Amino acid sequence: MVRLPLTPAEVERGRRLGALLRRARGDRSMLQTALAARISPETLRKIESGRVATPAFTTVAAVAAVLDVSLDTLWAEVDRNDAQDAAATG
Amino acid sequence: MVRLPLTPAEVERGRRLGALLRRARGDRSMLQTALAARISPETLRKIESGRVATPAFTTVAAVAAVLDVSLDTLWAEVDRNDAQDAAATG
DNA sequence: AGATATCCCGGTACTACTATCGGATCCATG
DNA sequence: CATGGATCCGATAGTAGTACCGGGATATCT
Repeated sequence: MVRLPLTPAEVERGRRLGALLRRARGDRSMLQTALAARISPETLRKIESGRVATPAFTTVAAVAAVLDVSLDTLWAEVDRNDAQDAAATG
Repeated sequence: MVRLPLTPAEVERGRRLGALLRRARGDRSMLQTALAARISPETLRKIESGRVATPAFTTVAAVAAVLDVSLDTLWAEVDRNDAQDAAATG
């Protein structure tokens, strides 16, 4: 094996990450946000919809900066929920 | 074009990101850090050496969490230096 | 010298991310 | 119904990240 496929947990984290960013965007348009973050609107949409589970650090950081979201808070939310899921599952 | 090659600026950011993580690791071993972050030692080494310019958000977050490094601070350092370079260049 | 531990490197494999294109839906407006 | 803005979707293309393998360099201890 060389590059393990995304685990269900990774996919779940991706969805939560996207949902958090989407919520943080509020009423700002995807286009404006993407342009401000210097990424493609399609990429932002895929991240928000969870279709991209593990986006690049720079991509997330750029979007978070535009939306005034703390990366630490963002990861804490994603990881906290993930830990809860793991605890609930096992 | 479908996936733009890494720009020199991206590569530079990657090197600084790796250098910051490497400094934060201090005297902890790469192996222990990688295991704690649930990633491959090879991946950690490539990130620290800057050979991987834009690692996944989850990967960086996991390493930063193990090393007690703030993602916001980390990105601020990388982005601040990048802005300085851009200002110095252009 | 032999054994161990850590780090470094090139090669390789293959999934995942980023981005463009074309088309579709929904909503508000005229 | 026609127009325009915003979002959503599938298909497509190509670079980049993640991981395993084999080998090598350095330092410490016996």
